[in-house]
Amino acid sequence: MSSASARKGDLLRLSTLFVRTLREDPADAEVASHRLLLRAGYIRRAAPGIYTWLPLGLRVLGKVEAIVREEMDAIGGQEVHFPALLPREPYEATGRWEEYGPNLFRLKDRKEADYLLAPTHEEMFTLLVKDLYSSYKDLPLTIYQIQTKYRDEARPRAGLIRGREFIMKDSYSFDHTDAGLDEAYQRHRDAYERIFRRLGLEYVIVSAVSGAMGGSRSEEFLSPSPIGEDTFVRSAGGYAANVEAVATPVPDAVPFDDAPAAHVEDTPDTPTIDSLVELANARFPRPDRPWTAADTLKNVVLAVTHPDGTREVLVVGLPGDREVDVKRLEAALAPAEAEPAGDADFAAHPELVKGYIGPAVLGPQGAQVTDPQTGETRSAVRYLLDPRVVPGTRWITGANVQGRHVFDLVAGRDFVGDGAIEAAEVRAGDPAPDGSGPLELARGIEMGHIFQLGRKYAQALGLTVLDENGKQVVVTMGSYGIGVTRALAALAEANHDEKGLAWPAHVAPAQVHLVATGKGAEVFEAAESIAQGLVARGVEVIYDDRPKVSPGVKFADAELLGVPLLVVVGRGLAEGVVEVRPRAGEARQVGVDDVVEDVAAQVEALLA
RNA sequence: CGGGGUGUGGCGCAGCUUGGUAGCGCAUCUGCUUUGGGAGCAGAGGGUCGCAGGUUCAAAUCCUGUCACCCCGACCA
Repeated sequence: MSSASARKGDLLRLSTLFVRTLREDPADAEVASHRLLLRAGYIRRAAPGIYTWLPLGLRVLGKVEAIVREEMDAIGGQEVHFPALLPREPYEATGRWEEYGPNLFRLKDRKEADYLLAPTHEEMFTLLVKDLYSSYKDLPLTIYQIQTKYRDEARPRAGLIRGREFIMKDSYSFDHTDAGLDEAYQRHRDAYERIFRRLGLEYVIVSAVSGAMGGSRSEEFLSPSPIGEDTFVRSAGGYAANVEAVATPVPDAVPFDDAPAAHVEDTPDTPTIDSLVELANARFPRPDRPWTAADTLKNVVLAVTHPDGTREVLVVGLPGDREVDVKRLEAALAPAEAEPAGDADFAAHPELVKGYIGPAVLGPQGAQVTDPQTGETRSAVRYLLDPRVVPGTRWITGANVQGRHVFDLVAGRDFVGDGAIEAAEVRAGDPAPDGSGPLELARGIEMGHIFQLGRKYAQALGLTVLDENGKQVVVTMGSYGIGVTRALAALAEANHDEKGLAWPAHVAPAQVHLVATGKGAEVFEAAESIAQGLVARGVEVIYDDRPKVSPGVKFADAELLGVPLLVVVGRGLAEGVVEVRPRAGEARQVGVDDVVEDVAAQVEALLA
């Protein structure tokens, strides 16, 4: 989709522009961008998560796309365009016809052949390069497209923030060396920074988890916003990361030579951490300070499904004051999927006493089994520990008997795990992994994602080139996306007030909103000549030339549409002045003969 | 998939409990007046009350089923 509809010197007359503003908020729009884009007549809903673009919206979209296009071209990207409607075969080859699941829009042609509406185009890019190139001399290569993508999201939300149809810029780099991939990645990273700066969007770059994709490096560009769907953390010292990617700093081991021996105590009716802490303080108080949830070791039983379909029960041990963060857990276990263990899982492991599970039956302490395939011995119930559970830390934890817990159980002395896992929630105030201070939690809208794909797709689809030695090598790829429609929504989120939108000049549908108000032909004649003067200087103008609309309506519409400069021709005309004011600023009186020059200069400054 | 909510003109809503002429505001159209902050008066057009079945003399309203949409959560290269 290409929507470069805005041209320098366009004049949009509100009397004929295809737009209708709404006085009231649409009932089903919650977030500001959705509400205001609908009210101001930029978009209309066509189906859940699918929107029609009206002229004003298309102009903004075209400007966002133009900036993206310029910066992609500047790093040597070459634009191509794939169909959105694709046959099944390429996705079959990489397994994604199945793997993508219900989020894939599938359809059949008249011959009952399977097609899909592309959610992303890795396969097509890879195959196209395979089709045309076969030598390392052809590389490096970066190609990109700006395309409509389709994902049958379980729950579209917040208008353009998460749609089922959306526009994405996706680019791919192709190299035959890892160093080349690193370079391409860095060029994209730099280009993305320029793009978001030019868009006037605040952004943070967070390291992300590449997960099942198997890439080595991956970062997201987030626009901080309370309505964002991604939680990220940042420190005053400049660390930023997606919560999934936060590594817990490992505390130093604690000496435990003088630690008391572990002892089992009766703790009836304490299946939860809270009830255990309460009872411990009542029955087994310690002299220096009360017990807290952080003194307990919570053992969470999970059922993990591996990609080959096998199901494994495993236990994660973490400080009792922390919850398991499902997203972090799944990122840590990927590509396996985890869910809380069910009754059947407990039935299969009678040694796990719900509410009183302890290390004695877990991991290396518990039963061992021999893997029939590899012949290796491993724990029957794998036991993965939070990184904070370092040798020497002392815990109250389950004694594997109903109504009993063990106290002073020392990690490294009394038990060990099968490894560490990042599954505990990250909390505000936790230390940053790079030592740059405490973390704060924030929300953001994911606008861009860059990552080093590596050789997965090239391998699966047979994209190889001959290298300097005449040997076939698999090409290594990077994949880089920007959600264009989502960036537009993020812009609306970041640039509005209670009255309406307030676009940065570079993406506004026009630079000037000219209002003629008052009776008599003079104001309209004067406004018309100002409009023509501005247009002649290349300024894009929305001209409210509606003859029988009251001033209040015109001002309200101007504020709703959100163009940077408002010019009012009205009662001042008798004294030879018109009013010029920024979308959210003070009005200035300017002589009617000087106004074109004055405003054109301001516009030039805004676009500089 | 779980929880909550809503379906009545283009938009926002009332009416439903207690069955009886389908209403209000905005928007639209006509005329006159009005023109610096969402104008006034007079008139007009526009609705299968989500859908299907049932109860009833009579259903927007009661019953059953079903569909859709919205919000929260789960999910989301």
